[in-house]
Amino acid sequence: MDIESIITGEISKAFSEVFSHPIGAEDLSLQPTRREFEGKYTFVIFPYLKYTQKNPEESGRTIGEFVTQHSPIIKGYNVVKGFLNLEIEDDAWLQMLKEIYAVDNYGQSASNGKNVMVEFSSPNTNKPLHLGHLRTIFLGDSMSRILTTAGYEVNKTNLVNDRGIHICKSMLTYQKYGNGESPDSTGIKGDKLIGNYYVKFDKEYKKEIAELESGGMNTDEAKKQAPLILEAQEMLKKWEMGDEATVALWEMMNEWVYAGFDITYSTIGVTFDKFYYESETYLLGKNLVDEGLEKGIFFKKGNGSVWVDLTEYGLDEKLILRADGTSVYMTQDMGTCELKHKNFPFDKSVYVVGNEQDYHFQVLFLIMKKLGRPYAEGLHHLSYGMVDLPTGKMKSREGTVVDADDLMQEMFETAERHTTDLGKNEGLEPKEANELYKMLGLGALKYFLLRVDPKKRILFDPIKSIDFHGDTGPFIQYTYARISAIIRRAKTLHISTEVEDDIVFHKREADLIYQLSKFPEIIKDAGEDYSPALLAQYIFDVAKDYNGFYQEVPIFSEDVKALVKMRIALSEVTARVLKSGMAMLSIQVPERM
RNA sequence: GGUCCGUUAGCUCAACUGGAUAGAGCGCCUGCCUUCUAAGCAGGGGGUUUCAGGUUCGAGUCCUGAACGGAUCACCA
Repeated sequence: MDIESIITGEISKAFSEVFSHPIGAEDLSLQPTRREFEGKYTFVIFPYLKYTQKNPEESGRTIGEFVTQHSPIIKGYNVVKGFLNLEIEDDAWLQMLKEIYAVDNYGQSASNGKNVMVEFSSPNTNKPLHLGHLRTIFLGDSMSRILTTAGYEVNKTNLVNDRGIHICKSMLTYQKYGNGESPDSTGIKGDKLIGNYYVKFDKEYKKEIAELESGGMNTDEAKKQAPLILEAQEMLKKWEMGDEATVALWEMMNEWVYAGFDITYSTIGVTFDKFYYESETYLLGKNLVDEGLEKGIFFKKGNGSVWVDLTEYGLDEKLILRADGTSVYMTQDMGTCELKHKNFPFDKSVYVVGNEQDYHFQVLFLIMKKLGRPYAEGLHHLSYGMVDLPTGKMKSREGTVVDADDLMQEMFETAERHTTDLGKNEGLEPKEANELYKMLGLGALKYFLLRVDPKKRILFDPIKSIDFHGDTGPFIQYTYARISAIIRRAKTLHISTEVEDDIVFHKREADLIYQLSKFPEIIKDAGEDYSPALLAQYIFDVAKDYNGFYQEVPIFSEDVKALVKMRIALSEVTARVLKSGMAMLSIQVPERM
């Protein structure tokens, strides 16, 4: 039952029957009634006064009277200024509850037969993952789950940036200072080990620049002439030519990094369906450049470089291929886009990439459109803001980053401390307790990053850390655990949860059912808007509503049996929404905490 | 300098895409554990929505301009 469309249907009838001015139900929208007024749904009259030919109050009364008389689900109405507030019959809430309770996977849509590719994480192999990476990973993972629930077939991909000058920097310093050490010999996680050499490079490089400068060279020149950078460039050339020793070193070091990443991904609980490696894709796209030239979409400049003119879209001219015929980032991404579509013919392809690449993707999508790729319409850049520290931007080279592994570890420890302080780990096996800490720590962290609108930047203050109270993951997890206790008790008492008829609802109950009825719509919105934040905020509201209900309305001490059963059913439905909602944020919920 | 994004309570964020007196959480203050888990609930205080104009029945939301912050505009990725 969709209460909202029943109401808009009735209002639509009112317009054609009373005012002789038909308006389709789909063109009418309702909003939730503000708390201070009676009712649950509100219809705003102002936009329709020209059809009603009456003042707002009178128009509202007329429509309110009509729908109350024609629809059995509407109990009554009131008009305040130009707002028509509609009150709903308890029986409608009851039917709603029964319906939700009856389905197994409430919120899950049937397959829509469409495919979507979600690319995220996309790390460089010269340093470990940090807090910024966690945001794309959480966003991408969550979007994948939301879209799956919304009926898509989803393919999660990770495009690994495993080649280029930055990798050579780590390789070079390792060669010079590494003494053949390895993750095994040092006990250092592979990605961390490589990251150390990346930092080392920057340190030594800066020394060289300083020396050159003191010798009278200007800064720009010194940056170009420093021996280390020249060596790194030399190494990149060797790699591109397939020099055996260089490639062997590269392979060895990348393996170390991947072993490190695997551990981090596993802690997070994320998996990918398909990995792409830039070492395998960086030469792609040249055929598309040729195609574009043939079609007259691209043009050549005198020196032989290839460009696309996007001034008609208010953008600039953009380089597609260098004068020496080598690729740039855009060339590669064009090719990769085509490759992805060949491997996995998608209807939509989402790139979860930071907002510093807004321009790049704008251009990429326009190019694919100009090339006449029909799938270009389905390309989408899920652009997210940076995660900044109070001290400013995180910089791997300068070591001012919040490391992903360290941060998660701290979250686990914080969870343990809170749990111990509250004495809630009593009776738990050490193994169970550890699982709980991870669930809570990760829940707090994921929720913290996902509850904010993706496009906004996030300020992370390591000193304030991440809360476990209020609008947080643990709050929702706690609510779930509370309900679980109720369900357990109901089972021991052998209370059936068959919902009977003729229930008079407490306001808290009606509010909660109303909230639960919004779940499918929220999933749809979160999918269409590419915003897990919408879902996170919704789940928080559900948990808050449940806690209000829990506090005010007794369950087991209620005398009326039918109410006891209904309240347990309502609790169970809430638990299911919380669990599957959190699952879409990739957060697990505990049975006890 | 061009383009794009952002600016809402002391702090962190919402505001259903133009609707009612702008809402939550944190922190602060006051109550509530002898009834289902107090990581909770109830209440209080806290706002010229950066500023100046405009559009209309109605603007945090739309248009113009300004200020501040960020990103980007590489034959880097």
